[in-house]
Amino acid sequence: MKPKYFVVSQTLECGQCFNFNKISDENYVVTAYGKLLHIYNEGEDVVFENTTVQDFENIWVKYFDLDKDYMDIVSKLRDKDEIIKEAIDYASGIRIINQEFFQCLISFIISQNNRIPRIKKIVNNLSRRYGEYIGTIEGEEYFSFPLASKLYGITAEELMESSTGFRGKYIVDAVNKYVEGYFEEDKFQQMTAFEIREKLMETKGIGPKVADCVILFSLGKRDAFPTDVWVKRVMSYFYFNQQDTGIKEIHDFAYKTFGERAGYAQQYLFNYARNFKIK
DNA sequence: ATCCAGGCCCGAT
DNA sequence: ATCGGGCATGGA
Repeated sequence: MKPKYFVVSQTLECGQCFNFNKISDENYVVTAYGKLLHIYNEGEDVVFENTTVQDFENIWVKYFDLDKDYMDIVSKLRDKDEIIKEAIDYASGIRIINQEFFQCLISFIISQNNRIPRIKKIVNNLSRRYGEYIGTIEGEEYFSFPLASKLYGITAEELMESSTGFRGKYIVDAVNKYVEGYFEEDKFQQMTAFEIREKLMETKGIGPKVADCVILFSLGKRDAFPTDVWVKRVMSYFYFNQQDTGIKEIHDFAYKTFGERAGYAQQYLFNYARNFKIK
């Protein structure tokens, strides 16, 4: 396929997901929904290999947000101001990935006070230990992210053998709540981002930022605006005259300025800030 | 070696 | 309600 506004590397490497492996430039292996995908560029085409037409239509179109009109999203955001315009133009091939709720929940619990390569490492450790083998591509074995039922009953001490660190106990709480039906996923679509946030934050180890990531990256609510250190920096720097600004003020500004597209804006800004190491 | 990472918990004000 | 120390781990 030949989609606009889709660069594989930008979409995968912008810090929103951790279950992929880079083979070479614009050549990646992705695992999601228990499936394996080899995805790479060939000229202007994006090739989906190692998959079926059914999986492409049922899984990957939704996963890579290919049913959304990014031409429209990008043009409306670019018109807001020069800052978001520059952030978008820096990496306009980013798309928001629609991840599985459980995997996203655990991944972003792991993300706290951590670095992206290590988050990937820990997600991979858990998959190798508790997930299923789903195939080999170019000599590398791949494993699906573990089912919640597979993690149920695993102690924090054992999870720490996969380098989760102090987050082991948080994962235990999240797994227990998930398996026991506490989250009621089927009700999320009728709830606002704010309501879901309150619900998610009742789990130990899930605060506002982790909750917003789960809401944006797995529940399709594009008005969520996860504000980590980088987003705080880039917003303070460009929109608040380089003055260190509180999360609440940044949130209010973001919702007012970017509205229903705040989540997309956040991802362009995060990527921009991180790549330019804005202090 | 010391610092810090897509934060959050918890106890002290 | 807000603030600061502590937290597992490992790479710079």
